[in-house]
Amino acid sequence: MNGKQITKLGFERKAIGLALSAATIRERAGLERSAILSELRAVQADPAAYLAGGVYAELAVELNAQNTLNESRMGAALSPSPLPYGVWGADLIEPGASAQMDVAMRLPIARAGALMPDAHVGYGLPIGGVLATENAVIPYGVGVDIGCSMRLSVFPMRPDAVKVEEAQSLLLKHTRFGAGVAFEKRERDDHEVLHESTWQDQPLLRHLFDKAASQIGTSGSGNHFAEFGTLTLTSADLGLEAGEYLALLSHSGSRGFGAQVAGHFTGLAERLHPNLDPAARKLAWLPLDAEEGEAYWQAMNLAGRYALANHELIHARLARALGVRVLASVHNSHNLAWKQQINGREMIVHRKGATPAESGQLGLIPGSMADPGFVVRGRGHVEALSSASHGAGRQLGRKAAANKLVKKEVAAYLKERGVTLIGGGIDEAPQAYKRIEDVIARQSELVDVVAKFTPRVVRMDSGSEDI
DNA sequence: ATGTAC
Repeated sequence: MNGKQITKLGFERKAIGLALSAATIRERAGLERSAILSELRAVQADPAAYLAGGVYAELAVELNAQNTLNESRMGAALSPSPLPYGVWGADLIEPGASAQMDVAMRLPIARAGALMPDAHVGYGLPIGGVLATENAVIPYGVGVDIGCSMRLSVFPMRPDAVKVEEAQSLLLKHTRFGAGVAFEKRERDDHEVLHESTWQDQPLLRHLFDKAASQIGTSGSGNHFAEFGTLTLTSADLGLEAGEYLALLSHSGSRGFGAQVAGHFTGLAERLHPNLDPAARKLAWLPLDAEEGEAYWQAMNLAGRYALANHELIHARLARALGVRVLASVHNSHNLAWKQQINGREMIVHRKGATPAESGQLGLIPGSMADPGFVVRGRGHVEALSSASHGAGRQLGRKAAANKLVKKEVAAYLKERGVTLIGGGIDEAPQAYKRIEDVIARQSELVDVVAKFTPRVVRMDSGSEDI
C-alpha cells in the first residue's frame, strides 16, 4: 500500500498519513490489499461509525473534522430566509436590488448587512450593498472594479480663476479615459505603489504588473470622471474658511489590473463551490484562512492602493499644471472589503458601491455629470455597518438609458446648469441617475453633509454614443 | 468596469 493509492481514494492532508498507517497495520494482520481499500472506503463514507475505537479511529476523527470544516466553509445550502438587514431609502430602490440583497443575506457565511439608498442591480451583490461575513471574502461582494474610489482636491483659487477653455485643455492634456487606455510611454508617471514587493508575491500579480504600470494615472470608462467645479463651504471645515473654492473631483478605479484580479478570483471561488445554490453563484466566496482567500485579500488590497495611486497622479498632474499646492483633500474607496469588529467579532465588511462612514470619517458622494456631489462626514451608524451611499445610483440601466433618453434633452440639462462636458455617453446622462438630493436626504442618519461640489467642466470616456 | 474572450 502506498500514498498514491490512498490519495486516489480522495484522502487529503493529515488523513493521508493516518490512512497509510492504518493500512500498514491491516497488511501486517494479513489482509489483502483490495479488502483494505474497501475498509478505507467504508471509513471515508461514514467516519462517525469508526470514532469509538479500533485501527481506524484516528483516521475517523480526522475525516470527521475535515468534513465539518468543509461544510462550514464551503456549505452550499442557503438559509431558507434572509437575515434581517437595514434599508435606507427603500422608496428609491428597485425590487431586483432588494432581491439580490436577500440572496446575499441567506449565505451561510453572512452575518449582517445593509442596503444604501443608491442601490441598484449588479453582479452578485447589488451596487449599494454592504455585507458582513465571517472568515470569508466574496470577490463579487467587492465588485469588478476593485478599489474604485473618489478623490477631491481643493485649490487656493477662486472657482472662476480657471476659464472653461483652460479647464478643458488641462483635462485633455493630463487625464486619459477609456477601456484599455494607457498613458503614452513618455507621459507615464511613476508611483511608489509600483515599487511594492507585493507584485512579486503571486504569479498573477507578476503577470499583471506591466499592464498596471502602463495604466497608472489614468481613468477608466463608464461612470469614471475627472471634473473641475466649485466647492461651497457654508461654514469653516476641512481646515478651510467658509467660502467658494476651485476644486477637482475624480472617480477612478483599478483599471484592467483590478478587473483581471476580480475575474481570476471569482472564477476560483465558483470552482471551490460547485454545489452552491445557482441563485448565489456570483456570490461564491473564498475562505480567509485558506491560501486562496489570503491571496485574494492581498491582491484586493494592492488593487485598492493602486486605484488611489491613480487619483493621486491625476491630482498631482493638474495641481502642478495650475502651479498651486492643494489646500485640502478628501478621498475614499467605495468598492472594497474591510476587516471590522462587529459585536466583538472580526467580520469582513464588503462595500460594493458604498462609502465607509465611521463616526467622523470623511467621504465623497458624487451626483451626476451635471448634479452636485457632497463631502460628507460619517455618523458611524451601527445597523448601516458604518456606511453610506457611493453616489446617486442608477435609475435607468445602461441599455434603458440609451433607448429612452434623448441627446437634446441631456444637452439642455447640462446647459441649464452651466456644465461643459468632454466625452460622456448617453448612458451616463444625469437623467439616468436618481436625484442626488433625494438620496442624500434618505441617509441623514448615516452622514452629515460638510460641503457641496458643483461640477463645471467634466471629462468622461466617450463611450459608444456621445451626447 | 474591462477590452475582446474557456
